[in-house]
Amino acid sequence: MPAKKDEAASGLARSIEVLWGEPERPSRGPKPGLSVAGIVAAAIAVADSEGLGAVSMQRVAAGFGFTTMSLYRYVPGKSELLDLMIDAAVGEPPDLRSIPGGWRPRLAVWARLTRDCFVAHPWFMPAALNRMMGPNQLGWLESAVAALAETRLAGQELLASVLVVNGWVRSMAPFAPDRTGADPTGDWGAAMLHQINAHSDRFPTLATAIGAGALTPAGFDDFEFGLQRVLDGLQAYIDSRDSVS
Amino acid sequence: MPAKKDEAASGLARSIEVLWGEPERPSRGPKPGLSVAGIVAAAIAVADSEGLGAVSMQRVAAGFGFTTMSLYRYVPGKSELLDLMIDAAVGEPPDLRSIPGGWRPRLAVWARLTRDCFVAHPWFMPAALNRMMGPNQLGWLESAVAALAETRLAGQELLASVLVVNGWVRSMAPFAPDRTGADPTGDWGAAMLHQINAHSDRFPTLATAIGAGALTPAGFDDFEFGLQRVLDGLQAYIDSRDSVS
DNA sequence: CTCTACTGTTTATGCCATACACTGAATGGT
DNA sequence: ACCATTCAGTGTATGGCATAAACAGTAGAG
Repeated sequence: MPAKKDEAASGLARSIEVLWGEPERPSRGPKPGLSVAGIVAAAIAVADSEGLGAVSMQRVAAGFGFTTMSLYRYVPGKSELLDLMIDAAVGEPPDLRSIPGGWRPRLAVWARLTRDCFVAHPWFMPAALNRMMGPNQLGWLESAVAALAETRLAGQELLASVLVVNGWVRSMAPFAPDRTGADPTGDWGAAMLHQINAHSDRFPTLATAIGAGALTPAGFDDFEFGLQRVLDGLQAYIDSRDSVS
Repeated sequence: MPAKKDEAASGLARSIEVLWGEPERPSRGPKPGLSVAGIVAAAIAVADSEGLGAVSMQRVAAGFGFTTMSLYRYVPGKSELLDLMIDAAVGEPPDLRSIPGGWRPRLAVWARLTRDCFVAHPWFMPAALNRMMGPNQLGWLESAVAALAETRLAGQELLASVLVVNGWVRSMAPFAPDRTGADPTGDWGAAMLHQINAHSDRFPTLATAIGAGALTPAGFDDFEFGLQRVLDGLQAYIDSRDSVS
């Protein structure tokens, strides 16, 4: 059944072309009334305000007063539009070199900037999962790896270390407050708390921990707590590598 | 615009009912030819073998030789079916109490078991994102938190610590080899490596790190590497808390 | 035995992505 | 200046999807 494989491969090729290919404008024919960048921006706006599920070709095209099919003159399909949305949403990678103090504060800033992206675009995580990284996304990865270049980490250790930090950021993404200040977990957060308490026999430690939440210092910042733990873990390894030399 | 809110709220109520309500079988009428558990298992089988996108009401019902609409006698809708799939896929939470050595080896085992779930059900991560946790999923959380009960962590620190470990597992999920041994990243993994090398001017550190990948010890296990870093970070904090007492 | 709650099916609606064929505009070669 | 080519945007059609609504048959309760 080569059909499916071909289809997947051509889909991949289309993504690569859209993400990495340089646009060549034709010299003939009418002038385009739209642009790829404009379409992507409009799609991002829809996703930001109404969620990823609201992003349909019709919805995006209607924002311009164009027909659905007009978008296909600019983008091969919805999947590729999503690829472009993702890479546009991350934006230009940050330059961390001016941050003093070595790899640790740099990675910390990187983590917070990454979190900012997740906060600004709550649809990002689900959309970017299991998808090819575009130029901007790879640029962010480069930034983080570059921050660790001063250490003796190398090869897969470098990538794995960045992934540890990134993993924490991604973990906290669903809990990050969005711009509206509304409970980002929607309503199910409270519902889960209720179920935990209603079944405290099945979840005794959990129920206790939640009940004890009030005891935690009021200003407790989960994100910073976990970030420092993760950086501590990396630092212990980096220090041990240094002392071995 | 209360319609949307009502809709969301009722959707939440339906999820809660399906996940936490106890099934009451009616005494009248014909005997059911299907069961919720069977439907959920069939849906999981479809998702495991053909991906989450292949899970449609029609596809699942066809597996039984029933019509699409028959499923709606057992499950309120697709969203709730997904809720059930997720909680069934995680399965019964593990009992870590018999594992010697304290919280650290217990959390390590918990992390590996969690990873096993992601490997067995590659659709799990995307599906479970931003969704309510069911009884089994909360049970797993309880297991992990219970493993940390021997420490002096409390309240949000407990949950955040578990989340740090969980974040790492989730980070590695896309890279875990599946049962077929095929490259889990599909084909885009290789494509990304190619782009990194093709644009090594934009991603110098990255290109170097990947090129140096061959220098990394052959048996390097990214998952275990990151897991130990994360546990190191937690341990440092736990030890510091202990010594303060 | 009949009523009624229940099961499974049929049919229909509306949204979605997208293939295909078409109209009309602008440009390069002549 | 002409005209063939190339491109932009549209209209129409197809097939898949979730799911609402109405319906037919079944089996236990009274």
